[in-house]
Amino acid sequence: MELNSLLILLEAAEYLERRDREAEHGYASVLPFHTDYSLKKTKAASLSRKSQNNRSSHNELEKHRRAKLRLYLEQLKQLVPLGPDSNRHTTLSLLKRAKMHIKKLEEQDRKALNIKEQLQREHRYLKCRLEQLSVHGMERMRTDSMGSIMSTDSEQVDIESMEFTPGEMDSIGSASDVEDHYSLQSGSSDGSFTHSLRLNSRLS
DNA sequence: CTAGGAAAATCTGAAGTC
DNA sequence: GACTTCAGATTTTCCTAG
Repeated sequence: MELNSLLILLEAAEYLERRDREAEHGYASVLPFHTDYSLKKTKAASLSRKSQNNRSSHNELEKHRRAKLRLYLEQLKQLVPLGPDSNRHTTLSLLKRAKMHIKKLEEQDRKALNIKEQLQREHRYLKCRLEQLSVHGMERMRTDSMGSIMSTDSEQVDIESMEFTPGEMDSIGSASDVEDHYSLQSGSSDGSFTHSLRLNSRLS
């Protein structure tokens, strides 16, 4: 940049600064330049004013951006458990805690999904077992001595109080439930078990 | 009370995006 | 070219040890 235009810019900047200062104190604005100054100087002053405007509007936008960031951080603060001393946190510590919290939630989600799948398998198995027991009961009714009167109540199966032995377990289950069957058995170390017991132990 | 450090806020130019 | 985002430098604010 030419030395001359540099000086002009400098003078223009000084003028703007002086004007701002005077405006602050309520003074009337003074003329910036001597009247015999060329048009070049006026142009430089307006250019400088323009860049000053650009800069201050840019500053304002930046302030707005930072305010938005602060707002988001506040919203994040509401979502992340910060403990009793929630006021004594820095931006960095808040972000670190948020990261930890997300990991914890992901882990919880994964565990819940595992339990859900296990329960679905168990549900399929028990449903199948119920069907087989019903069929078995019907066959017994047919082969039983003629003339004996069967009450309709005898066909109802009390699943809640029922206990299954490994022998029984082996003899049941459709092909598609073989895997389920083994996964259910694997939870038991003694000879028999009840499904409610297994449920309790899983949830504890 | 104050020096000093940490964190936040601000300013600014550069670079990226549309 | 206008607008946005980023990052470095500087300033302000707040806290604490001495």
